[in-house]
Amino acid sequence: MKQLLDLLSEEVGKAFEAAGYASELGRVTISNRPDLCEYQCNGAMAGAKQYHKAPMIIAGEVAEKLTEQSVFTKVDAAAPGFLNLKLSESYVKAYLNEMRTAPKFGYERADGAKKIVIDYGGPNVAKPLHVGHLRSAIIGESIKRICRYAGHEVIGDIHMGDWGLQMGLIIYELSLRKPELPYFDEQYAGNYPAEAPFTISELEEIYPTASAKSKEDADYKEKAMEATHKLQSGVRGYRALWKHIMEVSVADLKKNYDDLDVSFDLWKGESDVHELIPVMVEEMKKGGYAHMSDGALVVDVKEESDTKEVPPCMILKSDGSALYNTTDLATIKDRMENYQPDTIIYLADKRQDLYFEQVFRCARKTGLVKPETGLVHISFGTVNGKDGKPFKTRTGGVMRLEYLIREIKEEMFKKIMEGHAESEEEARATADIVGLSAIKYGDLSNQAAKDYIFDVDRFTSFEGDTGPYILYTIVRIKSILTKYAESGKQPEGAKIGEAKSASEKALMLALTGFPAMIAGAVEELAPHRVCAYIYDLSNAFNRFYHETKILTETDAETQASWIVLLMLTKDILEVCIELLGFEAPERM
RNA sequence: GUGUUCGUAGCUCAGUUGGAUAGAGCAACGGCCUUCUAAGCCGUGGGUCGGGGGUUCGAAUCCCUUCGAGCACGCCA
Repeated sequence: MKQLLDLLSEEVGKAFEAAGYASELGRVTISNRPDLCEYQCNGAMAGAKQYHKAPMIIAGEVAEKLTEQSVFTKVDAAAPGFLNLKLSESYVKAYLNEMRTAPKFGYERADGAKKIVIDYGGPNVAKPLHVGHLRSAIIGESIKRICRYAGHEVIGDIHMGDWGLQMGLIIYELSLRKPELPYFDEQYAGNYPAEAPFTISELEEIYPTASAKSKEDADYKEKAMEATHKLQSGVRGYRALWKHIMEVSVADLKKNYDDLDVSFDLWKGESDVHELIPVMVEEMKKGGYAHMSDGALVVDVKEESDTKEVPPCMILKSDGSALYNTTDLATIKDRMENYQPDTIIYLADKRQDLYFEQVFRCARKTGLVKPETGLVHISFGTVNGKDGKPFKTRTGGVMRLEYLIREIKEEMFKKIMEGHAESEEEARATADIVGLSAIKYGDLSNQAAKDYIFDVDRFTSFEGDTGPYILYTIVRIKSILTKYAESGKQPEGAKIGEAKSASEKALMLALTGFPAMIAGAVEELAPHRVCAYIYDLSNAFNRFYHETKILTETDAETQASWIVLLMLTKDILEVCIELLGFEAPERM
């Protein structure tokens, strides 16, 4: 089904044509002066130069043609050449009734279905998740859902950092602490214990300790690098230890991501492409792309049009070992061979802009991907505290994601208990749902590329433009629908009627914007468009709600049409929050 | 130094790709609950869109310049 703005543009375009002008000038947009009109067209001004005519004259001529049909109830030409339009109630009503029964409320994908791999720029194992990991998880999850809604096939890969120096650091530190373990005995030929020799808490303490030591002690760092090398070259005990680290970490990661309602189709990591690296390196050498520079193997990725210095993409360090670039490139090779994606989307913060530019260029230059394969970096800003600096705990440490989420849910629980009397158990469940919406909406309503301030007080206050406000709106609708059903009535066969008030029409017009909004969100991979839309829609609903008493309405037909309107509003809101990655409770 | 992102109300953010009087939320102040959830609704105050120039019928948006902030710039990830 066509988008409303396209239909209106066609109408106005015909009028332009009838008046002797190009129909492209008839593009209609939502009015930025709601006091004057609902929709506007600025084409008369755009065409003034081309036709050497005053814009007001053109607007007047077009307005005259437009009044001859029934789509608009009001067409005004306003100085210096705006066309101000009001849509007829019957047209809006008909459009909404069609939307109501159309698949996806009338949204249709512009081009073909694609296969998309989303790389969540995964967390390093053995390190607790912190606020920094929130964004890639939340934004990635939403983009995944948005793309799936559009009908694309999406494969989400957490893509853990599980093969670099951090593994060597942990192993070496362990060898100092527990040298008696069989993993460090090279003569040991028996089976290794099934149980990991550490807990997740220990692991999370070991890594930062080892990392700090390696920065101060060159000898320590060398030993850690040696351990990394041993692991990568397949030393049996080290591999066994690595497996333990992975098991313990992955279990913990799963728990954390489950709490956020974020899931992955693939739990791959850097280690998975280890075997592919020699092959890839050989191909790059053979193809003449890679050459030695300062002892390292690099691929030049400079381009003529560059205004900046773009350093070469390093494939192997001077000691011959792989690095981040290497595994990322090998992962692209792996994905192209095993999944044949049309597009790979990476979530990583904006500090890595240049890095991805290099990797993408290198992948294209060396033919790892097809020319038409899309490589997209969703570059997001950092999460800051109230002081505008990177988010820290009150004592200045790194805030663990787990604690942060718990804090917000706890705060939410208190608020719910203060409010409506419910059982503690239900309040707990509601707090989890509402708290999650506060966190996710708080993040997604900002433009991804910008930094944002994670303000726990603001997020838990749930007034205004927040997740809880959206949920509250849905809960209000659900409550009415439930009571209506309990009264034994049914809206079967009922249709949305013509708007009887300004607030009802405003709500209806807001609903008509759904297909265009989804198209924009898919095109730009922008969850914040969904947020902006449901905030407007919720406002429109709450105004309508405030002045319309639905359950006490005596005219059954009017009442039924409102119920259907509410059902559509609720359905659309629920689809939207689903796309953002949260859900609404029954009560709150 | 080079590049890059950004600068909008006291605070946090929008701004439909160049349109009319720049919008929300929070905070402040004032109204609205015997009536579908007041986590709501209505209203008031608050702005040289960092500064300066330019492009044009028209600029928060495009160009130049300047000030300020963040970030990145080959062997970390």
